[in-house]
Amino acid sequence: MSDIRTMPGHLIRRMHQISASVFADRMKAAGLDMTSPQFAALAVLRAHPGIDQATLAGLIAYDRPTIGGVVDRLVAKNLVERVLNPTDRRAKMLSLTAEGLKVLNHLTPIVQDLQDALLPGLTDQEKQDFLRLASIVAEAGNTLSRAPFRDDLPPSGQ
Amino acid sequence: MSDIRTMPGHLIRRMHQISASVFADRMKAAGLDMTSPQFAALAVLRAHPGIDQATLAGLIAYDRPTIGGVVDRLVAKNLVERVLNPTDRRAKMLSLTAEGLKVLNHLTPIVQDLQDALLPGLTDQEKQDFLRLASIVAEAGNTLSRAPFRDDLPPSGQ
DNA sequence: AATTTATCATAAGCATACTTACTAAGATAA
DNA sequence: TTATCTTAGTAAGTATGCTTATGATAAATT
Repeated sequence: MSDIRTMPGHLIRRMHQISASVFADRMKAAGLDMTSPQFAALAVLRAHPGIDQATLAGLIAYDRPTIGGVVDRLVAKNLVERVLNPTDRRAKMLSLTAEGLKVLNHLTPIVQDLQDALLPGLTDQEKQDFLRLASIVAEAGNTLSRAPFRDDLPPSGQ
Repeated sequence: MSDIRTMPGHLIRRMHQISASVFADRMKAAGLDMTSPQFAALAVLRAHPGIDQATLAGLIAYDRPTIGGVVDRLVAKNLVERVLNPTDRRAKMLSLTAEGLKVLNHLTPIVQDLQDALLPGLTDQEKQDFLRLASIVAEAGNTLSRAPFRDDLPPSGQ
């Protein structure tokens, strides 16, 4: 009854370990130095260039200190540019560099491909079912998490 | 199509964030200083007293450096005892202290209770379905993860 | 018996994730 | 306009998780 292995928290952690591992393997196989949080940040910045860090954090459900570190590393790899917003001097506007866009374009089909490997053992129908249930949990639990998803984009955000 | 929010990896990470957050909230509400990895370690040590760190790591699917840190913190809180194995002087035998057992006994019903809150928004039937699918993924993906589950207990392990 | 191989724990370093707290700056209200 | 409140980013500290490497020891092989 108190078997850890049947508990939702443990199973979720295991799935998280597995998907992170599969992602890392595929990136390594492709010769790329990229984590899934970094990929998520790049993808969101392509769709919403110019947003600040807090908005980016909300769009991928990270807290601000964490996204700060992710952006630091992307800037260090010259994939993202971070410039002060002249209108609001607290904020820093983020955008992809030319190289960031190139890397993201190269990355996108690879990440697309590996999605299927993140849910091993399931049939296509079961994968669909899983994604439906997971979406419900993610939405219903959104405000329970420390870093809820938020999409309050500025007026310019598409 | 490249929307992060529909991707399995992102949804799994969100569920992990949510379950960790719910766990932390419940622990805080109970006035306890306890994380879910620490609870998992305590629970396994109750069932398998005397195992070494590598075996504990296998039973809850952590790598050895990570479990080392978790055990460090449990030892610092005087919940776990770590003594050199005289038969194999590389290994350190782990067991609960009296206080560790007391804390675990206090903890167990609380953790039992919060399980239901880890999958918000799902009906009971959907929770069952989710757990079935998650178990398949965890098992099928076991060897894909960096720290697979392993239950090769020593001969004395129950 | 001597050598090789494997295993246990740990060290060092990196990348998420979190907490709390702080500064700077914008927004609001008195 | 001044005081208050809020927000953006970051610093500092903690806890998971991982990689690679190392010393100590045990097991397996020659």
